[in-house]
Amino acid sequence: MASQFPLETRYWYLRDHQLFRHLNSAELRQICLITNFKTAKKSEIIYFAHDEQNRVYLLKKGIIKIVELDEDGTETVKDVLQKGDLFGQLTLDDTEMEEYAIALSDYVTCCSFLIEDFEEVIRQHPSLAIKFTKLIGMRFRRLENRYSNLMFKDVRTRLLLFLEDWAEKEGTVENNAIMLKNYLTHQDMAGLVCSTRQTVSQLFNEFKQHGLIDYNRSSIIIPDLKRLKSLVN
Amino acid sequence: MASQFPLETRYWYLRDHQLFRHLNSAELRQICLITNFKTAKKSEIIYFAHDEQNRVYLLKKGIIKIVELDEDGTETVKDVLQKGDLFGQLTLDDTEMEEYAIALSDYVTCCSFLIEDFEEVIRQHPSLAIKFTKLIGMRFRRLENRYSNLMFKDVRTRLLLFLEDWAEKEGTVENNAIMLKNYLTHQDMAGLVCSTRQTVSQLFNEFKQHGLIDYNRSSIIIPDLKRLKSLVN
DNA sequence: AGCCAAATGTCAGGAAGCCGACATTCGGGG
DNA sequence: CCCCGAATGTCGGCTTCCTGACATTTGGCT
Repeated sequence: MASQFPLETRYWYLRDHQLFRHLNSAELRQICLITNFKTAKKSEIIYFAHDEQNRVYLLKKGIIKIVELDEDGTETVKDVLQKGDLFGQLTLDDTEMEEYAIALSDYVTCCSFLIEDFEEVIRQHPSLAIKFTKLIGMRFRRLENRYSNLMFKDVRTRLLLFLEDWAEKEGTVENNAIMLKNYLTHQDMAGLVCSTRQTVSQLFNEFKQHGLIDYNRSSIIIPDLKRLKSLVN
Repeated sequence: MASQFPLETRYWYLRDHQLFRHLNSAELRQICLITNFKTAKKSEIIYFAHDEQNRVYLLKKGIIKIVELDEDGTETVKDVLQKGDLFGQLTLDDTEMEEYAIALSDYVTCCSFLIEDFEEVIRQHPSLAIKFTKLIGMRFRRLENRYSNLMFKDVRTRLLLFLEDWAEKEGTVENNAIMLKNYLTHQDMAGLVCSTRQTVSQLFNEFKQHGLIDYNRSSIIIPDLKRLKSLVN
C-alpha cells in the first residue's frame, strides 16, 4: 500500500491538510514517517474499525460513508465525510466501535496514525493540539445539532434540513438551479436522518410533486433553495 | 465573587482536577491568575451562556443541570454534570448557545477561563492539551451513545438505561437496595431521555407496580439492579 | 441484448408515544 | 399551620411514522 506513494507525494498530501499546514518542511517530513497512506476506488471498503481500533484517520481526497454495524447485524449509515474530515478512533482512546467506511467517489485517499504516535506529535506541536481539539469540537457540535433535530423536528423537516445542508456543501449551480450529484440511496439517507427507506421514498415523491426537487438515481435538482428552506418549520 | 476565595483555596481547587494534577506548583499558580471562581447554592443559576459565550467552565464541586432554551422559549434539560465535568464553550470556538446551568446540589463551585487564555495554557502545556482533548472525546462518545439510543430504543428502554446509568454513577447501597437521592423532576428526566413529562410519569408508575423501583419526590430506590438491567432489550 | 440484484414506489394496518385536559398531591414560605 | 404553586397521576384522542408486503424500475455485468 504505502509503497504506492513516493515520499514526495505523501509530503504534499500531509501539507495540504489544515492540521499540518503551518508546520515547516522538516517537521512535516518527520511526521510523514509515521503516517500510513491508503487508497480505494468507489464501493471499496477503506477502513474497518474492528481491525484497527487504534488508529486515527484523515480523509485526504474523495467522499466516504461511515456505516455502523448493530449487534444484530443491521447496518446504518452514520455519516458522510469529505476531504479534511477525521474518522476512526478520533477520541484517542479505546472505545469499541463496529463500523466501516466505503468510498463513495471514484478515488479516495486517506492517511492514518497510530494513536500513540499521534499523541506524540500533538505533544511536540501544541499548536496542532489546538487545531485538533477544535476539529473534534466541530464534530461535537455537528452531532449536537443532529441530536437536537432528532429531538424536536419531524422526519419531513429533518429531510429538508439534510437536503439544504447537502446543497450548500456540494451543490453546483446549473441553469439557475442547484444540482447535486447523488451517491446515496434512500436507505442511506434514511440512516442519516433517522428514518426508514419507505418514508424517505414517500417524502421524496411528495417533494417532487410539489416541485421542490427533481431527482433520479444519479442526481437531485433543487430549483429554488429558498423555497425549500422556507418549508423548514 | 473571586475575592471570596483566598489564593490558597483556588490553588487547591485547581490542583484537584485531573486536567491540572500533573502540573507543578509554579505552573499551577500561574494558571490560578487567569482563573475565575464562582459559587452557587441550590436552585441558583451559576452560568448563563448568552452573557459569556467565550468561557470554558470546569465543575469543581456539586451537581448542576444544563438547560437549553429553544427559539420559542421552551426549556429542555440537556445534561446533568458532576464534579470534573466541562461545560460552556468547550469547543473553544464561537458557537452560539442558548443555555444556562442551575445548581442541583446544596453547594456548587466552578471555575472558568476565557477561551483565549485557555488556549494559551494549552499551548504551553502540551500534556494538558491531550488530556483536554480526551475529555472532549469522552463527551463526544457520550453524546454518540445518546444519539444511538434515541435512534434505536423506545422510551421505556431509554428510561431504564438512564436509571441504570444513574444508579451506577451515584447510587448508594442501603440495606441491600440501591438508593438514589433524586434532584430531578419527571420533566427533567423527560428532557434527558427525549420524551414527555406524562410518559415518564406513566413509566415510573409502571416500574413501581412491577416492583422494579420504589420512589417519591426525593428519592428512588432500586431493589434489584440486575433485574432492571435484564429488561433493557 | 438480456438478466438479475439492488433500488425505488406504493399502500394498508398498527403501535408508540405526544398532546391537551384535568385531578390530585406535595412541600416550602409566609 | 396553612396556602399556593409546582410536581405528579391519569386518561382518551390523535398523529406520525414504522412495519411488512408486494410491484416496478433501474443499471451494471456477462
